[in-house]
Amino acid sequence: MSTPILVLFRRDLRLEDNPALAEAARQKRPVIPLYIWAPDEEAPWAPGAASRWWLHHSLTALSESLERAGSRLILRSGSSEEELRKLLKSTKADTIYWNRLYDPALIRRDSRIKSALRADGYTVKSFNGALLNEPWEIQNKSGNPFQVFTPFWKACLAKTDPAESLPAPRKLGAPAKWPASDGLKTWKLLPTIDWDTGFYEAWTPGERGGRKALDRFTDEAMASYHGDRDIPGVHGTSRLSPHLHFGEIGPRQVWHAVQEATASQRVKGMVKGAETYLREVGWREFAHHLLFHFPHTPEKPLRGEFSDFPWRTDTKGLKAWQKGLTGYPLVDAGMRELWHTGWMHNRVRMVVASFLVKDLLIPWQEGAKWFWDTLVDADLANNTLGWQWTAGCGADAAPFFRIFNPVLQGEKFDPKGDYVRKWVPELKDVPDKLIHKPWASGVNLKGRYPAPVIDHAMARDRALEALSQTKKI
DNA sequence: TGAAATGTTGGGGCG
DNA sequence: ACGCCCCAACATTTC
Repeated sequence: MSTPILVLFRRDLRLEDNPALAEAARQKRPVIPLYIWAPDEEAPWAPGAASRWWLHHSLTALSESLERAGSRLILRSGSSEEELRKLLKSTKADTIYWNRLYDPALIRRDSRIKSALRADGYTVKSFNGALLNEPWEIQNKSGNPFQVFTPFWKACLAKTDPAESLPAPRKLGAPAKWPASDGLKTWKLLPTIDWDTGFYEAWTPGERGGRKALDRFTDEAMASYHGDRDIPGVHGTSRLSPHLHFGEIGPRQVWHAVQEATASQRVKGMVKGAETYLREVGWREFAHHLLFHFPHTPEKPLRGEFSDFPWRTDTKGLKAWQKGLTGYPLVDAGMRELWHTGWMHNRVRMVVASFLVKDLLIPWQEGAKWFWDTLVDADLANNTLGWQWTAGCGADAAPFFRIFNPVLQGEKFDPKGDYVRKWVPELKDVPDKLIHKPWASGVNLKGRYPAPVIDHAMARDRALEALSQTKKI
């Protein structure tokens, strides 16, 4: 009997369009699907609490799909290299496949393992399962990475369309004897106190859940995506981000599903919606490429002049922001949606981020850390790009002087207060017209909802003053 | 993928 | 009828 192939799953928790798995299946050799829990190797960006919740359920789903294909998912924890070596030995495997990751610490780890095992005579091959284009494949005319989104995306679109999705292997060869596996529960990925009830209502982790979300989006939301995506009270976005982060669905599958929907559903708005949505997938690509080329950006601003920006230390302000008790309804609604569901609407992410960075003058890294722990879609590339974009210190970033007014943003994108009332029920008696400035409504909220922690007009002037000082230095 | 300040225009009230 | 002022509506500039 031929020797088995180890297929190492990481953030590619799917059977369909999984290049590493497809290549293993093609060879008609026994396949040993494997997941190694090694959070220390991702430090300081090991999965946060919300991500661990998702991972637990996604691994459960993956294990079940593998069983339907006559296989299993072997779970191990500890050092990746040690566990791989143990398994190579005990299973007599000589080959390992995986799909590439792009976080700086993981690139270092994976290259080290790859060269060490190859030096010992093993076959180690990695594949692209996570991106439409590899970061080194897209560059500007002078051979450098793009730092502005629009030309980056144009260069991507000029390339040939992404390859067709690979079908899920229907049957996987099993080894004569399965190696030992950890019990998933022993990893204690789920919270011990039950703050996660809202998560179960909001999400179905796993490949099937991802496919369902994609189908719902192309069939029900894409035609009106261009306008609806900015309205947090409407289910107008795809909500695919956690599925994409864990690789329960890949960008090639999304690309083709969007193209097929556009071709088959001749509805008004479909083409515009498709174009706008794929642009967002493009931002995800852009974020990954930037992280690859500028690996210091999770910690440090891309633009050096921001390294001495006069940030404040404001423990009380940070706490109020985290708890959704700033007194600005849209900000608080967003932060509570995040806490209850592990997700926040993108329009609101921009508003809460602007509030933390510009109104409170708290370093964007503090916001990035909180999002990292609380988001089910926490992704180092996207999180880094998003926060540096808001702070104005990143690639193609919003200028620092572009300061969101939380009241105006609310009036513009949540005019009736549907979203705010859902997450801030204390405000139910405030009339629509004043829902975003309840302090002016005359409704007595004493002891129920806080007054604004800071006056926005004053905060805006202060932020602009801080910026002018930075420029002088 | 802003907001506020400042500038311009034009309609209408009114002496 | 005419000039003047007010101010909304819109455009441009600035942060």
